[in-house]
Amino acid sequence: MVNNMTENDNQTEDKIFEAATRVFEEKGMDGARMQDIANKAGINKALLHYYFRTKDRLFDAVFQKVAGRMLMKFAPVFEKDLTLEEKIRFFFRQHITFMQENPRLPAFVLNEINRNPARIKKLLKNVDFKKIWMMLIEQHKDELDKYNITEESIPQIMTTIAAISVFPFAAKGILEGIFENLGVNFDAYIEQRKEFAADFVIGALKSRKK
Amino acid sequence: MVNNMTENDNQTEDKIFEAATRVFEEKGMDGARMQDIANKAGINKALLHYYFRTKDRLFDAVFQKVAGRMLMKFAPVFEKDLTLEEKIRFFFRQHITFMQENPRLPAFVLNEINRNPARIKKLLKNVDFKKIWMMLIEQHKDELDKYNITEESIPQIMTTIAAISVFPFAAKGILEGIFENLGVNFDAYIEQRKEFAADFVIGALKSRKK
DNA sequence: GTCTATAGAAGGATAGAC
DNA sequence: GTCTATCCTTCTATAGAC
Repeated sequence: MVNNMTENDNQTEDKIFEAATRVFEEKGMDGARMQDIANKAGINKALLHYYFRTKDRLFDAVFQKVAGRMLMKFAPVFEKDLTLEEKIRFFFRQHITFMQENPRLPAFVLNEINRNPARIKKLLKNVDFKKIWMMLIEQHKDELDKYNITEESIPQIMTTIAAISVFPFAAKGILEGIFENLGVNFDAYIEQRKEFAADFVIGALKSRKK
Repeated sequence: MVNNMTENDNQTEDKIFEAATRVFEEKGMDGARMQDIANKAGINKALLHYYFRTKDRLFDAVFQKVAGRMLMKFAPVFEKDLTLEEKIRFFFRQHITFMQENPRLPAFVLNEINRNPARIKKLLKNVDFKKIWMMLIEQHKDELDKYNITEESIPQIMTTIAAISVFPFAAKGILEGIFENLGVNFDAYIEQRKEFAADFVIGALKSRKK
């Protein structure tokens, strides 16, 4: 690297990538049109192929990046030196705030994964879940005991936490339809959820106390 | 109706409909191909158009039916004369069992709704949520008071229940990837979830007790 | 009602000039 | 690197025979 170009210096590639992200998030892999992406990026179709060769490669680049960003949001939870309760509060606040800024992301990622599970495998290949798992158990040994949490129930609890956080965004389309009917405001509901979710989960755990 | 034909007598239409349901569930509206549907139904493309005119109409017919079936699964909960606790247990058992039999349905419905919210509006038009809402509050007045449940928190609780039930199926693709890594079996996890979910929610409610 | 054949449009990808 | 023009495949949809 003798030149002084940084990786972010390729403005056209960035514009394409950003446009592609928006179009793919909205329409999905199958519904997205290269023409749309080109228009949104302010260039022509040929240039898309010059930079990314095929639609599939362009999609893959976008998907790896956004799905990765989303998974990374879970990481701090496992690292920080907090009590279980603090971690739960921290997680909901962080994660829901992130999705407020990227409301289409959850539905997009969930859908494309079901459509093509191979893509997520590529992403998860480098994550050692077993290690994280062991670490968690070790870190919170006493609390797991206090709350009467068996190893078997850990996947249940963790997926429940993820569910409570992600579902409102994944189901945004229906919920907004129903909420309208009930006079409930979606944004206010989400804002309120950061705290409700933590209280709910912590309450459920406390009720297991031996 | 003087003839003795029943509505279900149109075998070809049924075959098409069933094939379409399977292909749309797997590939989504955009990814589905009329040729695939024709092949799976054992007929040719022209006949699809003879029966349903366009791909969009065929999709709409399928979507209205399967999404309707899914929503209907929620209905018994509101009708039955059970305590809140019993309703929660009943719901998780019924709903998760239904999804075990139709594992692709949640992801399919959620995705297509986000892609085209107008479709769900058409479906929800005839459901009076306000009325159901009032009925619920009236039926469980005492319990809401006992568990310290404000009106404001009802949407939070109801979406939380839906989330816990639906999410594992909507996120099946990722979860199976992670579970594999951890030596957890997805089907066993789901079976276990029917009871775990009910205990978890009831526990959370009890912890709110005044 | 069901088929074969084909029209007609759309979309991904490439050639070649600048 | 970027553009215009165009190829080629794929897909929805229809015409018309039986």
